[in-house]
Amino acid sequence: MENLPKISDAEFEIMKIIWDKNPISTNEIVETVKKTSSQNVRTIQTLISRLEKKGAISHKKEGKLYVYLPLIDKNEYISKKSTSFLDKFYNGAINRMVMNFIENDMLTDDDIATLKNILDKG
Amino acid sequence: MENLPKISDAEFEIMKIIWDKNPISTNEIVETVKKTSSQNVRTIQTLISRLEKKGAISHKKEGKLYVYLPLIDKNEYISKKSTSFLDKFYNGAINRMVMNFIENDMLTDDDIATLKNILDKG
DNA sequence: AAAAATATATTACAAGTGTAATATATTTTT
DNA sequence: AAAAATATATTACACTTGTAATATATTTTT
Repeated sequence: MENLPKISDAEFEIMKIIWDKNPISTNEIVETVKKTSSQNVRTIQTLISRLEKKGAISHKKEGKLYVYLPLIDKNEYISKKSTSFLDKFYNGAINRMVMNFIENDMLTDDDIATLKNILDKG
Repeated sequence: MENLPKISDAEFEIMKIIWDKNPISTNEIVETVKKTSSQNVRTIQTLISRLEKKGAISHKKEGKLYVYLPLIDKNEYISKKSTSFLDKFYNGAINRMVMNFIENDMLTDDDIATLKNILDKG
């Protein structure tokens, strides 16, 4: 697999929307963003353009309007990000991260039960 | 807790060194960095200055030279970063992250065993 | 104390990011 | 077909980041 493009925080919010509903028009993206953010339409359009320029998405004409599609796989992207996050903060070990969460009381009993369950199946 | 300063990737590498050996002189930082990176001394000094300007570290004179000390807590910083990472990529749930790792075969049997062990204690 | 060496401070600069305004092209309405 | 509305493209701008170079201050050597 080719190297994934670097996606900034603001761009990533757009990516999530495109992954979620694909293909999706500019207007739909804008409306979805507006639900949770007050970014200007121009700003949103800029982010979309940058994503396209970076090769993270592409567009085609659907009727008279553009619709966008992701060019990179969500799962692959998130997995790669997770790995580099763990490398940076936990020497690559998710175990350490979980331990850190437990030590800092950041997990409820419920979380722990769920986790055990997941692990038993895995 | 006050808001923690934003620390860039390159700065974070310096932070780790300062957290590790504290107080630490400029030269010691530079030597440590040089072991794993080819950054120029000026670059390293710039990163140190920026960390200080951001309030992440401070210095005092030890003899004739500066030594640096962290002003923010490593554990607190990493925990906060972990939380926002999970928010961004896994809707805040470390469970999802672990599940994702299992589903993508990113964990060895050993990892899983260790994790179970951790959870049993926690 | 001058000169040399070393440490610290100031300035630089291009690429990326968040934020958008202005300009142009296309479609819809009158 | 003009005018108005809407969609898309181009330009802008300050702040951050990675990367240093230049300048100044301080310490050490001669």
